[in-house]
Amino acid sequence: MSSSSSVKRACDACHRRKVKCYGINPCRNCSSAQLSCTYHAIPQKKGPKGSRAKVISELRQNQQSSLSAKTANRMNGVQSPPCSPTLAPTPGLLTTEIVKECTEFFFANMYPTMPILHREILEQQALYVDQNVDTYCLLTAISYALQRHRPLSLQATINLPSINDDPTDPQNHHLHGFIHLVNVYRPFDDKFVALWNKTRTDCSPAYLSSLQKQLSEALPVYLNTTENQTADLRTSQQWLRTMVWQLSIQNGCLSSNCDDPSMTFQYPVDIARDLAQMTSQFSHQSMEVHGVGLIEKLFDVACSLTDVLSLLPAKSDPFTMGPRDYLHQFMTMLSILRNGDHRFLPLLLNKVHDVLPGLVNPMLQNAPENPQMCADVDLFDGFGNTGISIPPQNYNTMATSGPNDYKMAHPNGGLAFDKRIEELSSPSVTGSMSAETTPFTSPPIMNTGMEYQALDYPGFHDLNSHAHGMDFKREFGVENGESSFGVSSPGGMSEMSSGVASVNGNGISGRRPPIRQGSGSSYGMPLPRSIPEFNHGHFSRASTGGDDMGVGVNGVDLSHHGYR
DNA sequence: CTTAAGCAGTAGGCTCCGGG
DNA sequence: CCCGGAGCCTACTGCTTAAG
Repeated sequence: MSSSSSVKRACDACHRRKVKCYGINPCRNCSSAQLSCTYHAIPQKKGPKGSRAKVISELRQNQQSSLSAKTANRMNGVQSPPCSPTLAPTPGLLTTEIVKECTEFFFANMYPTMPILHREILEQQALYVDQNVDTYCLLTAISYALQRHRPLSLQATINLPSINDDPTDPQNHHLHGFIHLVNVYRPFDDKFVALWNKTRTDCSPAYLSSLQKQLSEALPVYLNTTENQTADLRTSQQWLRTMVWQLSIQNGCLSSNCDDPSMTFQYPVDIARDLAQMTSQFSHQSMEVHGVGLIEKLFDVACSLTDVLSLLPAKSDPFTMGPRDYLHQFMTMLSILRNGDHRFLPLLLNKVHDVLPGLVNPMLQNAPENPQMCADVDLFDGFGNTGISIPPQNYNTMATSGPNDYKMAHPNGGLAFDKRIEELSSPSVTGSMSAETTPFTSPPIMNTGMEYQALDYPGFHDLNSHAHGMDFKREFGVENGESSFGVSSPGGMSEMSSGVASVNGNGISGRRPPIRQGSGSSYGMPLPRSIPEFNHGHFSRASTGGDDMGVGVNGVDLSHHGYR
């Protein structure tokens, strides 16, 4: 404590003893202790030495970590222990029971897609967890990943695995699925990432077509894998097909009269149909276990579907499944997966509203603040038709078109929608447009810092009268063991729906940033900040370092280890 | 636009109270 | 007597603003 009588400088002895010095020589303390009163100590230089605000940033970080830990514990109904002020492990924070439960959960659910830990070794080391810092950190990371629904970010330094790598591993049989997953991602090398990030421009239709072919052949029709693995494999495969298709349209490689379905504007519908049919066969749990990575993939596929949806004619037969029904399915999935933690639903709804403004009640813009409002959303007109006759609000923002051009794209206007898309997406056109005005995109629709409360999406009224709040399995036709959708070969390219690629459409609205903005969205949509921007199950387009960018599977970098 | 002065916030050193 | 730590002091830093 400093007082008005404090001396400017304490003598060496008083300074060392931390007692009040009176400043005289010899001072009272030195006199009574019979010490020589000296002032030899060299005062330290005052003021900050390192970078400024180091302490305050540390404090902020510590408080944030503490808050996260408390939140996580509260979620599990566990009383939060006092936060350790040091970096040392807090005794009792990670109990044997928690370690055992996490281990069990990991090997039961996540090991098939993340075979990165050896169970016996892990269990052996877990006994000495307090003596083994590395294992402690690893187990803590697993706990964190499980509690926070985040994939492990451990970087693989292994070669391409094979079934016979370790005959003693009791989990060996799970490698089948993992190798399948590697095969799905194998075609995505540095070249693809460079093209994706636009650090390369030599993108040929033949290359993209070859990629689609490899993708469609990457998985066998019948997978000898667990349901969890199958859900991840099938979803990843369809999502990657969508990514390649997006690259195709970015490079103006699509054509309305191409023999290769993957090079047409209809392809997202095929993908959506296949994925919708596949996901209908998966249990809720088998999809949720993959966390937000799988949700993002569903979201990406649904976004591409939405983009082409505005161009499709109303289905003639209201009693068959169509693109809008697939979209409905994806919305329902986004609304119920992850226990209502559906940040992607409002993004998709906003995109639908933006691309197909006639479909969604304008009040939907307030959806995040008004969760119940989703129950009243009438997306379709009751006959499975979207509001095709209503021009997109921002259509006239496109550089190549005046406001009146819409009439040309309208069915009555007489311009084929494929023709129209080709015109809009051809390099000669897009080259004159800014990245912001590229077709097939969504404009920035919300702030990055936006957080969404739990948002119910009980469904919207449409022709198929999907009941609100329906059970997941019933909703997707699983309960009675059959899908309510058309049959298509899993993972393969399917025939186009009849009549979908005909002349129709109202032009394509929106703008698409060419570079993926560091989020799960392939549309450059700013996602809520709460959605982790790292460790998505796929790569990010935010990076400009395409050449050294690894293509990952659930956060595991495969590109440097022969998975090319 | 550049430069310098002023200002506010920050970090670290200091004294020394008071509990053990 | 030891020493943790409260409170004060001051050098330092980065931002803002005014002057040239």
